[in-house]
Amino acid sequence: MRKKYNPKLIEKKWQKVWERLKIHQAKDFSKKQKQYLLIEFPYPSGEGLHVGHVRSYTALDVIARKRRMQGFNVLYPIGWDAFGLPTENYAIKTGIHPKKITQKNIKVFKKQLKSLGLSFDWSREINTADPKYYKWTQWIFLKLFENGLAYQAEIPINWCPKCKIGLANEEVIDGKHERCNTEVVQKELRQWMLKITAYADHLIKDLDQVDFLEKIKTQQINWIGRSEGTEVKFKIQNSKFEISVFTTRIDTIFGVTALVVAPEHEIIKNLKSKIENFKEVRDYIEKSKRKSEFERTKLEKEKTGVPLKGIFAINPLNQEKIPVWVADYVIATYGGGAVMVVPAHDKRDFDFAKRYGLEIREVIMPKGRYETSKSQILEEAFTEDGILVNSGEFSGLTSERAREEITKWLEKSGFGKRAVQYKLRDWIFSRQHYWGEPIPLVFCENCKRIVENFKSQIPESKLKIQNSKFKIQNFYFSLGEILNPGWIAIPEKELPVKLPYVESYKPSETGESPLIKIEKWVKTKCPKCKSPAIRETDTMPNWAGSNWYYLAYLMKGISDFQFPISKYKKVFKYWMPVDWYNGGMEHTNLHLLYSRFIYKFLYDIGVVPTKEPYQKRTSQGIVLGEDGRKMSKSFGNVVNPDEIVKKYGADTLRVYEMFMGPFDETITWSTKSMIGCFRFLNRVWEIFQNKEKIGQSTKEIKIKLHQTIKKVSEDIEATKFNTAIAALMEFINFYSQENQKLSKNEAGLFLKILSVFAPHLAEEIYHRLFNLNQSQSIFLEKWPEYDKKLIKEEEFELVIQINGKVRDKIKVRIDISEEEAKEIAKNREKIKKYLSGKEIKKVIFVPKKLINFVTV
RNA sequence: GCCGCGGUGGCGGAAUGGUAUACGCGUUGGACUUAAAAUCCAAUGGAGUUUUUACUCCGUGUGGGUUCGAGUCCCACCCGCGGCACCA
Repeated sequence: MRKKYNPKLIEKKWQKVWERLKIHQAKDFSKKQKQYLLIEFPYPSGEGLHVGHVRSYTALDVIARKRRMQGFNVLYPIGWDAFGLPTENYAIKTGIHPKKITQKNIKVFKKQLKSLGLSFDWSREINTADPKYYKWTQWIFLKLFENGLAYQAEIPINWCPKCKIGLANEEVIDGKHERCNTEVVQKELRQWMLKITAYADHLIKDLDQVDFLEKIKTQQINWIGRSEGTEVKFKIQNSKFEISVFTTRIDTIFGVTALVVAPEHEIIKNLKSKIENFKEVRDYIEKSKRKSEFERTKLEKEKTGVPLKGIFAINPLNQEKIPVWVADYVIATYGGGAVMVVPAHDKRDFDFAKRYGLEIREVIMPKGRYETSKSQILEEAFTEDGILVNSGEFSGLTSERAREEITKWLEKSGFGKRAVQYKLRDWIFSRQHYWGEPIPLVFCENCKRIVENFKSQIPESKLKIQNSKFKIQNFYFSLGEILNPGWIAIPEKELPVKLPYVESYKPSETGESPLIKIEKWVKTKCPKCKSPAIRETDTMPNWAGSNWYYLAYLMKGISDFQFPISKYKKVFKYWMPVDWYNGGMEHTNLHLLYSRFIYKFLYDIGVVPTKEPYQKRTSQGIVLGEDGRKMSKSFGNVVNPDEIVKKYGADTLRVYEMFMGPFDETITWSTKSMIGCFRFLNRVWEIFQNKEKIGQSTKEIKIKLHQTIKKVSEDIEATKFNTAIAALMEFINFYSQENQKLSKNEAGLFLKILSVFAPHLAEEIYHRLFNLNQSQSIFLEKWPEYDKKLIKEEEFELVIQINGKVRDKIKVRIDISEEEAKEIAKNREKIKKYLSGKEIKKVIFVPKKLINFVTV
């Protein structure tokens, strides 16, 4: 009696068998070739698993299953990125402890993931909010601190007034906090910063060594935003001060008709007494401070500014006296917070000059016009390269030459130098929140005094050497402790600094972390000098734990996160780098860059064996709701994977997610289309239940089978999962035809290539076909190789064209010569008709493809 | 504004410069059924010629170009998506 395909009856069963057989567990130091596959571990939100997760995880599950069958020692791990704001917000709302919420959410996620038959190695499950785990997150911070890469700054930061939290640039989208959509304002706060900018060049350069999607590389490069140019010093008339300006167009320096500084620029304070209109200037600065970053950038067209009356800068090239302005379109944190205004050759400067009546002086001419040497009044800025005019001794040079020459001149005369600027800023690493890793530092007044008394004796140069130690009064201070006087690291053996229990998770109104309210925890002893000290109450951002989690999976396999780090060097060496990392495009500028930075640092201090953590990076496209909008509770268009699994089975969901469209493109969910995949699996089930379909196979179907093996194998490697599935469907369509049979072994080959997409179904049929017992599995079999000889075809359909238009087709031998093809083609009735009375001017013959007669 | 990607049937999408629309969905017709669902079979880009067998023309965002031949290459433009955005 045949039974209908019922995924419910088979999926749970095989999941248990696989777990018992431990076929998904990786073996450290196995002699097999290693293959480390990684997906972005989920944040266990209350929303549960999203079909977007499924797309990413299934894709690498396909790879993982295929690699195991190809004989690799595969590591495909999973864990939880458990710290995060939504959990904390939910805790505030409900009064339930974030830890409990997280545990509950993890349980749901785990059940959902397991129901999909994903071949994760659950024995290495990790959780970033586990003290054993975040002990190491803290350790990495301490290493950065020790090496002078963590520092404190009182800086204007993006501040979300609703969440009462400082934000990284990366968390601000369109001037709004990405999580809660509240308009962000500027606020000065003491923050821990990480010097990611020290790695800017490496982060660009080492992209050469890795295999990332091209668009990911470009996006990272643009984000880092390196530009080469010249730094020029403009002396202030009758003053010891000078303004340093960065420009990529030093060739235009003879066209400078003003300098503009950012409102935060120190020159304003320094020259306060000399600025004749100081009140006006102060008012302008106050006003621009009140504007949010959003307003400042939104009102792009309306550039405002105020002159610093009585202040003049001297152009070092021609000694010209030029006015100085303050304007909030100049960014304080880039290029020294000052720009030279060249209205004739920069669009923004042109607008600014028009508005305030500054002189527009042409110093670069387009080549064509230079030759006719006609000067003309500029209607708009000419921003391209050209030939220099009105530029003293540099007139007549090309822009490119002039940049070289003028920079040389400046270097010689001490007025400037070659310089590189980055858009990338240092990473704000403090959060004023509860649900994160405590920053493992204390503040000690006594140590502060000791360090400050001593600091002046240390030569500048020594403060730049990473990992330096300084002995003062029998205490050793690390570079970080010298650079940040009073801040003392918690020793490694005292880690982790555990998150204490709190009653209220609400941030204080001042913006400080809720931890500040726990006096018992805050007040402590300095681990160095044993004087009273205060703990840092800021916690780390949610990216901290995800910076290194791919190493945590490896540590988990060795020992349960015990110190010291030397325990793990061997296992890092075996597994790293990650061979293939798949995740969302939205993490390209944040997580991907941050984790590369941290990994590079770990490489520099000798912890990890390679410069880059990820050898290959791909991205899946977003899955939109059925209505074409982003899936969201508020639109009511969320597809719940549980319901799909319940109704159609995990295999259908998996196959559909791979089939729905090109893997890296955004795609709209369609339940109707998904049913097509369900039908396909049903057809597979039915056909393999039919004993009459097993038998002597024809050459035709053998060829088709091996072509399918080839196509599926190749398409998987190219992440063209959609066409791989199409090929599987085509094969089944062919096999469904009357008189088509397969031998048992051939049927097995098909099941193997299907098994990576629909593991449960394939396993079930495979077992029935070969009468296997439960210690055997299709996944312990070898991935099929296609038969090269077999798929060499003997015949092909010759296309006959007249002037490039298809007029006839005929089957011929594969090795037919041009002459033979010509004869055959010419004698076809249809072709005769077209050729009669016409002269053949040319014949084009493409072997295995076509013949084309040209008559015109 | 800058950078990147894309525009193909009613829909999702296939196509190393060589048969455009594979595969799937939908639709229509048929088989099975008391009926429906499910399943199976067939047709399915548009317009036209023809009693039929058949045949012709037009078709990959728009306009040009290169080529025996262009969805694919080149130029210009339009539209959509993603990222960055006063970065000097």
